[in-house]
Amino acid sequence: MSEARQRAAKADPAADEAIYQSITRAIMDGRLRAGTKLVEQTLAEAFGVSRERIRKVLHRLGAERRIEIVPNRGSRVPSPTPEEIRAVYEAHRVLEAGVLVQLGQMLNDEILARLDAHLVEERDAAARGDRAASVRLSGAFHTHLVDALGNEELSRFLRDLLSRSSVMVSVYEPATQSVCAVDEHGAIVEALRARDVPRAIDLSRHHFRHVEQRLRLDPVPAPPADLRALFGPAQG
Amino acid sequence: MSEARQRAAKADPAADEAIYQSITRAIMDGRLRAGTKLVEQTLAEAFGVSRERIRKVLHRLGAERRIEIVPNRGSRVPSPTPEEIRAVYEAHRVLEAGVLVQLGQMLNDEILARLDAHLVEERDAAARGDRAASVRLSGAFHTHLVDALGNEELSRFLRDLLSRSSVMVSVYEPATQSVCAVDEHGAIVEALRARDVPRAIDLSRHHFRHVEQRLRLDPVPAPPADLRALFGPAQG
DNA sequence: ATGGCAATAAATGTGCACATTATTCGCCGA
DNA sequence: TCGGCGAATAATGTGCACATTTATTGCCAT
Repeated sequence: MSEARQRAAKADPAADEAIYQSITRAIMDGRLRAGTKLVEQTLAEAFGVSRERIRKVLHRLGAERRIEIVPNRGSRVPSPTPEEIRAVYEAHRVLEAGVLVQLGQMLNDEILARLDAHLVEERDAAARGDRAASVRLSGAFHTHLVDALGNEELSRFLRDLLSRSSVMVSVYEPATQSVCAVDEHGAIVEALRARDVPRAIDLSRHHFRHVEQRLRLDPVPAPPADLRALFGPAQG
Repeated sequence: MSEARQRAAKADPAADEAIYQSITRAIMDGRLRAGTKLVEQTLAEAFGVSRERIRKVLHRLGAERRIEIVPNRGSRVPSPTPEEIRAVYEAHRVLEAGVLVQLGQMLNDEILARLDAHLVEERDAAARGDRAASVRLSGAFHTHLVDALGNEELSRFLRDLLSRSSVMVSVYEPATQSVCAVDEHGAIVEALRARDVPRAIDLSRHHFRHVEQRLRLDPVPAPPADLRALFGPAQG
């Protein structure tokens, strides 16, 4: 029962999750631009399910702050202000500083090996000129840092932050998604390997500053999206 | 419109929020013990609203991880494992390390003054022997640290963590809620004042270790709760 | 023209009835 | 007596119809 949703006649236990994932990905990929209104009836028709099901998913997305819901006025993809963007990046920076402190305490060869392996991948993608892979791996570096702690709470928080910042990137940096310089990543790992936590933190700070500086200050207008075309039976 | 919900006949725009707050507080205050089943019909009768309204609130609470929802099997107050508890405390510790790093950068007299004022309050409550105030102020210290950064994302994350740990305290430390030693709080502020961030972080680490060590390792069984008595018309 | 205003359309919110799934209880046989 | 099995009960899940609110359109008077 992989994708046989053709009509989705009655009850599919995992349908909610599929719709949730579908909308989430559309937002994170930038296919759903900031400000896009998410009309329940339209989404229901696009996914071929009842409106109640869509409502439930939208409210979940709202509780997770992935979309904005105004009572009686519907749901939309958030249009973050520059100040909110700054706050998300700052939060990531502050979190990573704490993560580096903790990593300095519990660092071992296995963790270092995994980080090294990631850097190899990242450099390889850059060498190949594979921009898509570079973007993905560049973000994954920070995920790896947090995941190395093995703390579900922290990993989840970072994922939330990243999902928010992805929307922001689509608003303020439409053409080229930001790619962290792999050298900066490597330098952070080297500082960790030397157990020089203050230096690692300092590198991380400058690293984030670079990323932030790359953002434009004026938002780019988003063209209206066709929900049916995005989520219709042909697509996913 | 304070508490005139006597019957709550038709539609109250803020009813959802009131119910949400009511359940949230009951969990955080420990009146709803870990493992308690939250039956929709029962809650609906207790609050005097329809079951749909309760469902919506429960799903919101579930999305925020304040309760556990298993499909087709209902909702309950989480019963965290020792491992999950450890993760929450560790997350708080890691976050606070990052916060201290950032505070070391943006510290000013106003922030220091606010922290000093809080320490005065805290010492005062301890001197009075006001245990309730001590518990509250002791937790508030850490909230103040994060709030000093003025970052909504970080403040929200800490609030989430604290709301989770409150449940844990009720499971693993029933009688005496943990009170941070005010001396330890004061020492952290002093380290900050001296711009000695590594020392502040170290103090924070040991501080959390003390708190964690105070937790019992074996959970305390929770008596079943009467939802109608807790949320009935007489109460809130 | 234009600004306000009313009628219409569209979208969201809600209660209810019924379906589906879990749990409990009682029965029967070994 | 105990273990399994099935009916009865209880709780959750879902679609639908209708209410309420908001947005849009068209009209009229100035």
